[in-house]
Amino acid sequence: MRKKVTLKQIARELDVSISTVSKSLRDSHEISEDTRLKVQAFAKLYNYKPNNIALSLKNKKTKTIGIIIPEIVHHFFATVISGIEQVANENGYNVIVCLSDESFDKEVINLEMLANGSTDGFIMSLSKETQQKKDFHHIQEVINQGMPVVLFDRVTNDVFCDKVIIDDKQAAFDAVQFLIEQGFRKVALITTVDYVSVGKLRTDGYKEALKSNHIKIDEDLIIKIEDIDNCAIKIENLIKSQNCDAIFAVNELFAVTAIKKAAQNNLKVPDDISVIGFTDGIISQFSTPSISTVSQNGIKMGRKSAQMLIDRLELEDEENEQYTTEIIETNLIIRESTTTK
Amino acid sequence: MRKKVTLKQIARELDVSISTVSKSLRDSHEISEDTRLKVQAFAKLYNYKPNNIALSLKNKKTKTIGIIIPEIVHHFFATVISGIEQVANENGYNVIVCLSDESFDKEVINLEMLANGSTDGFIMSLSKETQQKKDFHHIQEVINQGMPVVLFDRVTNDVFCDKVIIDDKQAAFDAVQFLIEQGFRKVALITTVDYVSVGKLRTDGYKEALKSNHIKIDEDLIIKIEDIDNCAIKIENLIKSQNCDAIFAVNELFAVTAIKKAAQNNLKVPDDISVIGFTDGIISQFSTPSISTVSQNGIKMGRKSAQMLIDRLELEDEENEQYTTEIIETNLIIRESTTTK
DNA sequence: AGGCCTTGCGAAAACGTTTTCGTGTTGAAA
DNA sequence: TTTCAACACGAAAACGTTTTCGCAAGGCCT
Repeated sequence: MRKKVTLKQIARELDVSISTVSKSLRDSHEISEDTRLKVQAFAKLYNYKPNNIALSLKNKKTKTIGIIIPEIVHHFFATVISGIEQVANENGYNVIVCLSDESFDKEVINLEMLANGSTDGFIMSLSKETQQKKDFHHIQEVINQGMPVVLFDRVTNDVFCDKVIIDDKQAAFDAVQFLIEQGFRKVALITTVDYVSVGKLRTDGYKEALKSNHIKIDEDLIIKIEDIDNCAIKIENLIKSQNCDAIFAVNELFAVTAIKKAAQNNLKVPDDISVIGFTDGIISQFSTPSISTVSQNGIKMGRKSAQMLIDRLELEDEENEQYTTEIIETNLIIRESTTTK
Repeated sequence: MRKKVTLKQIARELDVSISTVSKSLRDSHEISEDTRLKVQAFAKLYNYKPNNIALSLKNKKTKTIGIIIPEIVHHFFATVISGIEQVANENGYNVIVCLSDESFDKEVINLEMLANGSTDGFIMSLSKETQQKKDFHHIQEVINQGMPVVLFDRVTNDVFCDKVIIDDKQAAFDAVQFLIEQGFRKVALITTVDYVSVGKLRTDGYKEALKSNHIKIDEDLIIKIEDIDNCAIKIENLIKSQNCDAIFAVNELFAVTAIKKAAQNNLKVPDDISVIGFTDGIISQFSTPSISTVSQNGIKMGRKSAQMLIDRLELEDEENEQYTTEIIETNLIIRESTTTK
């Protein structure tokens, strides 16, 4: 077992000082070519690599980004991580991932854990519980300590920092508008409870679209899912009511469940009922019929978030208090689950 | 902006030494109750938390696990990470995630990057390119440096370390055996090229099952996909040949594509053709028809990997050179894509 | 020969901890 | 009064770097 070699060991072996070794390896002109080459050769031989921890301590920079998200077994979040990782890598940063499991407490613990020197900044998406409690002191705290934070997707107005979002309301509006333009008048909505910020916004977009087309909002056509496990029942009831000719679902799961329940109740999608979902993930792409959906580009969202964070990290001192909110464009992908005129 | 407070600052404020502060906070009996309480109160007031980097440097432990996997936008890998994260968290470890993008070079770079003090050990799954090149010196290198490594799923016999796998061959055998028991004689196989270890093993299991049932292996019924992007064409050709009555696919994507192509060619699944996939992910669960599949429990795999790594880390010195390979059981989940007698 | 500049290197501080080992003071025992 | 233990605390080393500064030796110029 060949343990990693340190400057000190090299110095001792070559009978020079630690400073000389360090300088030699960094090609300092202070050191004679003789010594320099000798040290470099020795270092190469023993495969010397500087210890990151020591560097971090010295430089007060870890070159590490903390990511705190509700879950990772989720196509959208996985793509965002992927995007973050790309940009991080391009800029010599590593990413350390923590999952809040939608729990406020875990979010706090993770944040405090990583805030004690482990990372230079954070990219986060709020847990459901945090959004419900509307308690963001932990985030404000790390910001006050001078650590940049970028919030994405599930954000809040109550904390001042950079943000990356999609225009959920507009995207929902566009989707519903599309359905209406295809001639549907009884468009149902399958959404989440209101405290989930994106769910609320998409609900707003849905309502707006109806309004702007002078269609009365029928609360019976709006079902709000609290617990994902029993969504099937509620959705089936909607389908059975035979009260709608189109459905807008605020996520993939709701959309595919609607399609499934429709099939089980002898309604064909899209012939009998059109469906548009949200998030262009695996399900939408591979379901039969494939699902028309609002595509949020997770990769792009992740890349943008990482870029914003790194920009702020490298800016360093300027103390630019000008926080920006970046909006990633969405687009409506029309597939087989919708009929068109 | 209230920067994080250090021992030194507290010491200066209270006009005591750094040692006294440190000892007070760790409840040392060396310190009088007076001083101890005073220091603790002050520390609490200023929300003192020890700096992780400094601790890591001192203790030569980072309490961080490095995960290097081919990609993250992949249900199976995401679940494994989730499992790792659970156990890591329970034991006070963080996880730092790097993606190799199936590239040998990125795998090497990431590994070397993290090996310089950033992590205490690694959990990895090999990139395709690494498996193809059969070059594992980078992994052996970090092991030689004394860092434990756990390989999962895509492993190799060429490096000695702990491993966590499923019995791919047996699982494939079982799946094909099941199809044969349902009366199918022309069972096709959609697999990967041989250098992907799990693909090869599953192919072996398929062949073995045929053999043990005295069914001749028809190479025309075995298609090997190299590039995922053009898998559709090859699969469609298989379907069109009308030469098979059942298909065993070594992953979800192949399975769902087969079903899709079957539908496009007016073959009903499962009435005209039965399909079994591999990996119980989103696709299998939500596709219509839902797909019978071999379920690999990613969470369990991740948990086991993390547990093995942490056990070795905490064991510390014993230098237990007894490496073990843990096998996670799979099970066949029968859904709508297969007919049963 | 004296002064000065360049060259080449080492000592030491700094980053923030923990811990070992002194050391001075106090009180009690002899 | 002397001796010794207990008590309370501080100094310093250590982890592995980088970097500033100081210093000695040698060469050059006057």
